[in-house]
Amino acid sequence: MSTIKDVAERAGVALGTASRVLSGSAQTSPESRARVLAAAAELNYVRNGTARALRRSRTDVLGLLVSDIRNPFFSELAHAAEREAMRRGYTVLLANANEDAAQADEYLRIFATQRIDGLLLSPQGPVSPQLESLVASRLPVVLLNRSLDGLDAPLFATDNAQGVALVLDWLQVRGHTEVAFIGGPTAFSTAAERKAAYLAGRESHGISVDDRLIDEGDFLADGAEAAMLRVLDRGKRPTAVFGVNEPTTLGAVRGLRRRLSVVEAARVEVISFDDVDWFEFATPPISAVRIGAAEIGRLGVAGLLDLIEGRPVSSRRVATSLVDRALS
Amino acid sequence: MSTIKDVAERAGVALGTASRVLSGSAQTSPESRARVLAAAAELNYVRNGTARALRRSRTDVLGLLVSDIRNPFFSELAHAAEREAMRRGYTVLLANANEDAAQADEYLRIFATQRIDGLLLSPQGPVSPQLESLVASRLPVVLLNRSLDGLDAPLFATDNAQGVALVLDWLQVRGHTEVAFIGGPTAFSTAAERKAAYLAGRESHGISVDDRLIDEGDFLADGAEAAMLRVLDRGKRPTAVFGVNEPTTLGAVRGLRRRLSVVEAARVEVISFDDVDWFEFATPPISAVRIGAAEIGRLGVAGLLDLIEGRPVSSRRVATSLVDRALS
DNA sequence: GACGCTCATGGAATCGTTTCCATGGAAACG
DNA sequence: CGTTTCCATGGAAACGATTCCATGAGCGTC
Repeated sequence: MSTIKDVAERAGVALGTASRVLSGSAQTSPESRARVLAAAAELNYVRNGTARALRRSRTDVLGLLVSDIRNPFFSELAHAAEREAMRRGYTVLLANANEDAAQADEYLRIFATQRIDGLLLSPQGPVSPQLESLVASRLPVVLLNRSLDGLDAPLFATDNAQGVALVLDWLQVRGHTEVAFIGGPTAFSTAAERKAAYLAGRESHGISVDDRLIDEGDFLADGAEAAMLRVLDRGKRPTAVFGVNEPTTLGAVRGLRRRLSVVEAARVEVISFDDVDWFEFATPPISAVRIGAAEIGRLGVAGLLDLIEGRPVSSRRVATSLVDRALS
Repeated sequence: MSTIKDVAERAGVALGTASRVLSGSAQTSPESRARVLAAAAELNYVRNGTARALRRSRTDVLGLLVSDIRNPFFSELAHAAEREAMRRGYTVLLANANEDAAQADEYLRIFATQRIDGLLLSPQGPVSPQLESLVASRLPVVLLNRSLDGLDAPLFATDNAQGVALVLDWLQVRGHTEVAFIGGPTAFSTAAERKAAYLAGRESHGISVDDRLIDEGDFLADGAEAAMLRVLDRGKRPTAVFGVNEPTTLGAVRGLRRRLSVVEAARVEVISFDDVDWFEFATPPISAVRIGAAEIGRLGVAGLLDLIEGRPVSSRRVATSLVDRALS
């Protein structure tokens, strides 16, 4: 593989000149410019990113650590973040914590040795020592989706209160009073915020305040199914169910089907925080709050670049919209 | 941020010795070993990966280029590949072509400057110049899922013929003779193989050979919906539909619902190549061939590392299994 | 007791860039 | 015409690791 030295020799200029042409870092005469570019093309020159990063002590790489890449919310977010970063000349190193704090730490270590220029973090749990040392080394960090106690970084997240308000309005319009709420682990700020907003608003929307209708799982299908079963086993027969993210909704529907007859289950309306394609095929179709995962990804990258380049950054909440699939 | 030189000074040894301890590349005395490790811990030393990569001219990074990270098949594959790579001491740089050849090329360029040690490729289209130059530079490459004319690289893919055989058997057992086949672009080897296997086997499985039942889309929901509508508009009333990947199946179901009454549509059985969770909630539930996306990812990484380390590698097909959700 | 061998270590070269500094020539200005 | 200014360029240092080479200590053997 040819180096910049080869290019310079072939072009008949000094090595420094070739570098200046190829990186565009300083003015060069049209003459040497042309010769260097020609030589580079002939030799099929590809810049060595590792050498460049070493010398400049920056890599133009951003680290993105997500909870679970197989969750559509995160894969869409990652996709959007990647595109935005690329548009701005950065590469994204994507890491998948798989909802596991130990694995998250492992990736943070890799990020550190790879010398990323900034970190987009969707946290798994509390601040780890590994994360602390990254922050201590003055690495720019932004948080996605979930906030994190003890870490003062800009947050780009869903407007949970606004989204829950949409759900409450929908429930009220459709005349539901017996509504089951299947939440997530309140250790996560997302779950906590959604639950708080729901509890605060239910009474004013004519919804029963019976807490036997409230339960929570683990943000995954199995835990949510168990929670749904607990609600039903308390003798409650809700006319609607609110699932607090997509896997939770999936689990809740499984729970309904398991305890109730097909006819009974088909009479329960379901609404979800976080929308996916297949909701239209459920019986009855499931309505949902659509989260702007892509926009969170884009805003996160933009915010991180601002941080890197020393501009002021403030947290942003992204508004949601309602996808109403109710039949009548 | 501290360097290996700082560590060496603090430990009172030469820079070379510190390197030998920290990289474990040569024997060192227990004494200096202990002192270096202690110094490294005290200084919070993190190896500079860019310097290391420059000197060793290898990065321990693998490039993974997928068609669409939002497709569950690829996100599961990517996840598994990443885990396997990490287990073997490599990092994965994930790139998302977004079903776009130009973007794929852009990422191949980035891979080249980042000096990846090997490439896992799920191709978008024909061999591009960019890809050609990577191959010419002797970069180890393995193909995932789709083969590629003109590129001689090991392929790790689904056993399409075996999967289609499962579908044919299922259709026969359930007594279907009028079966609509919604395929994909035959420029992709996956689509071509599945179609060929279906056409070859249908007659012996008692399925009508009327080609008005056959159509194809673009592997995405919208194209498949259009294809489904064309079949119906030719006056065919299939009792079963075979969708050749997940988005295709989704589109086909949409097509059915659009042309037929709810009752009629609910009478059509659907079977899909590639399984996802929500199929259990469709009416009637959708059966599917389950592809071992995770295994393809793992095998791909293992094969690529074999290639990198000079061991012989041969292509592998991964067997599928049937998830039968038929009600009766 | 001399010789040879092993083995840990110090010191220096090296990887491929970017960037600093000095230089020389051309242009600009009085 | 002489002096200053500007600008493109050549050459070399620097980034932070790995690795080669030479050296010297320690040890076993004849």
